[in-house]
Amino acid sequence: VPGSADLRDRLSGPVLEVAPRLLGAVLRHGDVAVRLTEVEAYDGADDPGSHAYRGRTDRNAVMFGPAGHLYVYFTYGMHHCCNVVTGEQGRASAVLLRAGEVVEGHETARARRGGARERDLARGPARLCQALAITREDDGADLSGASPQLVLPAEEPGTGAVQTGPRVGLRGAPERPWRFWLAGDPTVSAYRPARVLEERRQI
DNA sequence: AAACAGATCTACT
DNA sequence: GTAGATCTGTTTT
Repeated sequence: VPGSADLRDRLSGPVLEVAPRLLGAVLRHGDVAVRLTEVEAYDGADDPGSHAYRGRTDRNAVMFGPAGHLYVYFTYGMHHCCNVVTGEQGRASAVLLRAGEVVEGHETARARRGGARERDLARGPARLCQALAITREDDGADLSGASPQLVLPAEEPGTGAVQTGPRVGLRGAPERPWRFWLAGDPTVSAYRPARVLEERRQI
């Protein structure tokens, strides 16, 4: 059984190395466990797309702490999204968990998700949090504990199994291809291309 | 006081 | 598969 130092060490490298390492990892919270199939890397203060870009605030404080903890934020007035803090302390890099496959606790997850189809239970960052019942109360949680718990795969996915592309929904730096997903996995979220910043015709 | 952020759902083609 | 409506905690002015 890996200790907290082991998990922290494996998450302490550059975020672009760590992010694909999370594909295939299992995140468990209570009765529900999800195998991660899609993630996005955010590189701290150097990254205009990161919540840490404009420095530390009450909301993002956890990002500036040690690797291996959960950073949970609230958005759209009703959704939560969760990230795994990576890199060295103070770096504020993190990996957003965008999608996964429920591998334990299907009944509980389906009830929380309003009876959604199997592949949609954790397909999308807010759906993943809803299936796992992760909220701001879990912000800062140590993932080496029993719950929430993150178990990294024994072997990293082969390079052929991982695809990359632009991150979703960013206004700042959409051209960094820092989204990683398992090729062909049905639980990977639908890609939404960036809206063309062209003036729309007035009615 | 006001602006911002952004994922999901529904309804429809 | 696509288009449009939706909301409140957080941050900035």
